[in-house]
Amino acid sequence: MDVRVRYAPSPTGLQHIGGVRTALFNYFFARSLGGTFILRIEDTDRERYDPRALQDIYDTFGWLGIGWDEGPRTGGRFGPYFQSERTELYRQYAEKLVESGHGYYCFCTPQRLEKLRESQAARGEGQGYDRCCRNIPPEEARARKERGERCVVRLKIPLEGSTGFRDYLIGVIERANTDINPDPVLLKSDGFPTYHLANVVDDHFMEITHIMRAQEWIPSGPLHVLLYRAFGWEPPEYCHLPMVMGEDGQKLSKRHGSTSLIEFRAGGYVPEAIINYVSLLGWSYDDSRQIFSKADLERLFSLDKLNKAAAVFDYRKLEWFNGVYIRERSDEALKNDLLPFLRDAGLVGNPASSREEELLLGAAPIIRERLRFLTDAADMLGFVFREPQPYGAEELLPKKMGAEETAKILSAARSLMFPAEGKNFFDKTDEENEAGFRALADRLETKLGNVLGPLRVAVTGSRVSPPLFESIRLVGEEKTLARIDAAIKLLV
RNA sequence: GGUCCCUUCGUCUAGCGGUUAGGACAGGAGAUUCUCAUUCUUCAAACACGGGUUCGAUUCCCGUAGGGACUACCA
Repeated sequence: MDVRVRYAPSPTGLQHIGGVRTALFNYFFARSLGGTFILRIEDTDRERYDPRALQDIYDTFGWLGIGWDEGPRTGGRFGPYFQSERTELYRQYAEKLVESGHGYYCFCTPQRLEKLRESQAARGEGQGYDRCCRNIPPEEARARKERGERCVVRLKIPLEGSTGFRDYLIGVIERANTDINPDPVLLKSDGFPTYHLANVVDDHFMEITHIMRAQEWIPSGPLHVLLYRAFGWEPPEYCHLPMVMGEDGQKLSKRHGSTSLIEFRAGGYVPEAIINYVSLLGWSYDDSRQIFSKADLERLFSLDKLNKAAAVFDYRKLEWFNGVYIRERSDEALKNDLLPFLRDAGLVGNPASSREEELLLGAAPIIRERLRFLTDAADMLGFVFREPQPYGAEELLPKKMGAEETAKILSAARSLMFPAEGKNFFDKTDEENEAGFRALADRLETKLGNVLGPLRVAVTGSRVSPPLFESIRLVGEEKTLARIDAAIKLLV
């Protein structure tokens, strides 16, 4: 049987880690088995619908490089893939349930329901609908509905017995029917279906074979099974994925930090790191492997390596993955990744000039292993694209060294780098330059660091910088000279 | 409150009756190095608790405790 799985987000908010993890697992599961991955938009909540959230779904998965075989834009045999375009289907099937006696019209107003909840809470009773309309004779209910009375369709949950289903990970999960939400609404009074109805109907007609979703959905499992049965359909296989938590053990949310993918993107994370890290939340391959490309996961993912327990999202490990994948970038790729961030920082124009691109390409190898985030580059490369940040004279001084002595060192370094005749710094190799500086340090009876330190501050404006010689080449002869002179001037 | 789910280093995890309980991130120490970083070496760090079952339990069963999810005309 052909495996068919889906990711079914509702466009009410930004795509976040939890949702993306679910999407990824479904996607990898399908890919590993040669199955079909479907994207379905569950836009049945008209109150909370947000078109930006829909765009965000496209942006997020576009950025991650995760495509769907069927769904919006790509189409497919089972469309439409927007639930808002399938309302007639849901209405029909809700109606069928009423006809078959599995469902009924409920005329209770939101106000009555609200009052009911209040009194239940006051008495400390369990909450839930009191099934008031369940006993209205069907003919009477139909007549009221036809007279135009506003109503919803509810599912008749059996009053006794229990309903269970088998979860791939957890095993058999069973609930007494009396513990299931008493007669949940299937069709809202606005004619739109609720999640339960739309989900079951679509999964059936889209021929979904496996449902992989977060464990927070476990409680509604029996309800869905009851629905399948009421329709006379066979439920798919279930696999409830472990939850993703914040540091405090609560469901991961905004207050734990960035959770939406758009934030990670803006924060300088690369998609490979997100994919790799998130895939290891509740899944593992063996006892040691950490690094997985998307292609690896498409091949290696399997359900039997899933973990049952919830996983805490660790930003620091993600950070490490981010560094790993940044270091894997070619100069050219890194340059392209960095460009938008440098543009936002105002270091390069929009669009960047070819000179700016050339500089960035040259800078790529010297900052690559220093970046934890793409956003770090702006701070590291400021001195290449503009004058260094102003610094105080004391920044130039090596430990236990005065201004006069430091000025002498800088002057000596200047002479070494730009001799009156012969090859200058830019004509020599790094090895030759280093040898020269070492000899100079010896001559001045000091450490190499005490020569390069002040020079570093002079050229880059900071005691911490990319490798000095390469940095100097990026800055160029004219500016290097000027910056050294400015530093000496600051000292005397 | 009720129902359901979960429980190996701080975190992610390996383990599927007999292991010095392994790896990764983070942390400590050291080496390399022109700063920072990278890299390498190394150290510390866990089977929630109590009962069973068994020759033997981290592993199987049952409790306890702790944590979580759900309990809408939201998904």
